[in-house]
Amino acid sequence: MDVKTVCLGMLTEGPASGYDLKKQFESTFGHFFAAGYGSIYPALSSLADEGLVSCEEIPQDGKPDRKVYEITPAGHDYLCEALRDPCPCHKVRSEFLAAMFFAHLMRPEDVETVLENRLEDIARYQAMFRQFEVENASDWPEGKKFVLGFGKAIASAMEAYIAENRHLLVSQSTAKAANG
Amino acid sequence: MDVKTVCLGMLTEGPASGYDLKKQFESTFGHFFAAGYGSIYPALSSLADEGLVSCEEIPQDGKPDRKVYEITPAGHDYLCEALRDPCPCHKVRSEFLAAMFFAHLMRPEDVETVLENRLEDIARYQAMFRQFEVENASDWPEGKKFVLGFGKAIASAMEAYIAENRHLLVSQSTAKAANG
DNA sequence: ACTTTATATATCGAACTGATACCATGCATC
DNA sequence: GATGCATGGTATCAGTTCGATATATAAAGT
Repeated sequence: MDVKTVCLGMLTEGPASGYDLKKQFESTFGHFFAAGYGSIYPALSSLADEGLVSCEEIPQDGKPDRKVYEITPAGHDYLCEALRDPCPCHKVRSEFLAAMFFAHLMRPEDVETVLENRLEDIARYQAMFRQFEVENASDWPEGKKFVLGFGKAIASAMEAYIAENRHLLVSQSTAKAANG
Repeated sequence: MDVKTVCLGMLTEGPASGYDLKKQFESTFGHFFAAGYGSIYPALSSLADEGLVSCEEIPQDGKPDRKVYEITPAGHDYLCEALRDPCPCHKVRSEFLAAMFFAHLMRPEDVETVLENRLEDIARYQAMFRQFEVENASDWPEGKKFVLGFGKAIASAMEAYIAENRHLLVSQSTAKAANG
């Protein structure tokens, strides 16, 4: 399940441009599958080459043509086949946890800053989740609700864990040596 | 905070080979920062070129030389500077959630399989966490304990969420259309 | 007057992933 | 007795992805 496949999945909800998909990668998918233009545009080109999507170029004055992609029947078949992977992975890449692992090499005030910023980041996600709910979540398919709820549950768990255990990282034992 | 920096951090606990570091990336760091040989060996070469680690080649008969790397004072300074990033990121890349997002395009039995496999994966992580604790967790620095506890908390939250909400994904409404 | 935000496409080097190759020993299995 | 797998070890490579940047226009905010 690469960016290509996720783009194809997004196109099952209707035709869209690369720009439109980017907005989805930032909002609904933001908490579990981010992608930038450098992945999206090549993915769409490649999908078009393989006949999995069709492309309509809509001229615009001054701006580059808006390229609207639509999933084809072949694309739909390909997607359903890709979704049959029995073990789709779930990976975390956390520079935050890597830094905390080495907290004893950091200045206590820097550890505090990192924790505060992480809590703020979590709060931003939580605000986004609440926004989704007030907007339109009741119309959503069950899968979308499940994924949103998953994000909320994990965000709350992270928030609670940090609140309850941050004292471990800034105790008297943490490296005065690095605090020169 | 790239693979290079994390390798440098690992070397603060003592000299090690690329092979040794790989084992750490699979065990202690496995749940939040994975890396393969394709990242580790170039990282160590690069660190050696920059004088941040020194390398001792220990000849072995039949096998390639064992290269043991040791952090230098310059490496220690570099690491402490790298750890001062106030906003280290925490990213999730979940093919699992992407698949569940499109659960309505999947066969109900395939959705079940995916959920079961995810629960098994979580159970494996939990077993690993328990193993760390019985082995040596009491000697660990606070940061290491914090990160282990974080992994445990998030694993439990994921497990509980899936157990409580899986019924949403396999209700009568889920795509009979794809169930040809 | 200046900067940011939004619309829209696209590219590029650096980094990373996952698989594979090479080489030896030992252990289990067929 | 042969085949395959695990362990210990280094290393590369094609394919993906990341993050930043470039280009262009216009509305809207400061």
